[in-house]
Amino acid sequence: MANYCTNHEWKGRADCAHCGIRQLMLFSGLPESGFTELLQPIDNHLYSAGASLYEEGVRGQTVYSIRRGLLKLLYRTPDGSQRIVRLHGKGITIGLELLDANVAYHHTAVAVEDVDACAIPLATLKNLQARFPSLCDKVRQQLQQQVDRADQWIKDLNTGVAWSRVARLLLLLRELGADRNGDIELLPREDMAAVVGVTTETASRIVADFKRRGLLLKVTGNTYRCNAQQLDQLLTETGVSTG
Amino acid sequence: MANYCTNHEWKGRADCAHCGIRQLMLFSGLPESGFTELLQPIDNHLYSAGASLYEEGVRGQTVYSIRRGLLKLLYRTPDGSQRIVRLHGKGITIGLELLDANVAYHHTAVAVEDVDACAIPLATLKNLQARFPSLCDKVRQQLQQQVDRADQWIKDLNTGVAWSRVARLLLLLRELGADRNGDIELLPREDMAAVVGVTTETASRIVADFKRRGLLLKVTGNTYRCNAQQLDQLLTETGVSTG
DNA sequence: CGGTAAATTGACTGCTCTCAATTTACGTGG
DNA sequence: CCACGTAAATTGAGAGCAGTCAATTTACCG
Repeated sequence: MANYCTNHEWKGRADCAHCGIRQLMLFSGLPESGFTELLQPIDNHLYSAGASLYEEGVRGQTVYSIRRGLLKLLYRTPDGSQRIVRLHGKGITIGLELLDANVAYHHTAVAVEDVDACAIPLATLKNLQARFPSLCDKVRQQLQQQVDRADQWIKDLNTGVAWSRVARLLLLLRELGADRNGDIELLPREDMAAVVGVTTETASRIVADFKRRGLLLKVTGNTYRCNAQQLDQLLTETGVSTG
Repeated sequence: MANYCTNHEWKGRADCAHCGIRQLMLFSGLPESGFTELLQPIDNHLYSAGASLYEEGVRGQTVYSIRRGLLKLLYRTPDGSQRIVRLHGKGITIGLELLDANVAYHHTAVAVEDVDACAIPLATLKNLQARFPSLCDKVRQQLQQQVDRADQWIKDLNTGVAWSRVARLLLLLRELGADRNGDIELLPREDMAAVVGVTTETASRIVADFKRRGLLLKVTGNTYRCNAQQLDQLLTETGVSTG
């Protein structure tokens, strides 16, 4: 099982007005003046891979806006393993379920690579939302996007035979986390398995097979170049059943 | 494959102010005056089982608030079958993805039993939302609920061996559609299969087995009494694997 | 260079799919 | 009300995919 420590580093007070990726973030579109009189400060945190941002069932008071890195939303299963229901990267705000009164986080959020996130106090969000109705629409868009991703997750990563699910996961990783060369960091096999709903061994066999077939080429360390075109072709050619 | 006709009946102008289940609906909490000067009327429709409310990819202008009945949200697969990603009943509003400018419906929505729904023109919703900021929160809650259901769907209905998925589906049907006796209408096996991601034959075998073991008792026609307690017990006793 | 965790692989079992046949349910016309 | 036709559900047999358990190899860290 993975290590669910909560190691993270405080990176300082966030400077939303000058955020480099502001156009992506929850607060895009708000006038800069909105940030001068915040009830509570927004802090910038760095979570190293394996660190958890929050735990399912905890009555938190913070939502997180992801600036960089990839994290997983998961449920713990009775047998101590995990079921991953979402992967999120830059631009996504998680923990919005807290906007419903008196609820706890619905998932556990764990960084799968180093994550840079802004911790927004719930009170601040509510305050800003009351002052700037346009923020309401931003929140709606965030949730809509998360519904969409959940549905795609079901359709693409939880349908069909195992190898096709893994193939689609690789393509998703390319969308979410590809560097400028289009190369991706492979997830630990245990995580891949928890994404697509198979055993770790099965995930490993499929990845190893993709490597042998040249669909995945090692670049350095855990970085691989994946032949997206060929993967796509495999997925469309083969009438992939529900297997 | 199921029959995707669009047979439905116009039930007349909706009377939101006196809606019997208003407290559940999208417009709960709005002052009655809000409904007197609607730009466009809200109509009440009756969709018979098998009728589709809307189709994936269509640029519609209507969201639907479900008053009664059960419907499925699905994707069509390349081979002509369906992958069901959600079941929704009373109190849910679907089609909210249209609130994002210039998008089409994300799924196909098909009634699995007779459905009574209010067709709300997008313009009306936007208009009311501008006038009553509290509606914004209602929309958020709707979307949050749909995220939650999608995540539960992944965890409960798309994880583990086939029989446990079907068992959980039966329990879900009890929550969504049980009559006052706690009895449920079984879905067609093809639909069950499209929910849990197995073949129709496998779904059928499992249901038949549940019947033989007395976990499902025929009441009348397609109405069955399901022994929820025993199903729960089976699910918790057995360390159900990812199989 | 050892030690530990992760990844891979092997052997075997068992579950689910496939393809096909049968049975059952149900609506229609007689 | 019954015979019939069609669709749905069930069942069977066999093949193949994925799970289980265990061993081995590889990667990584100090």
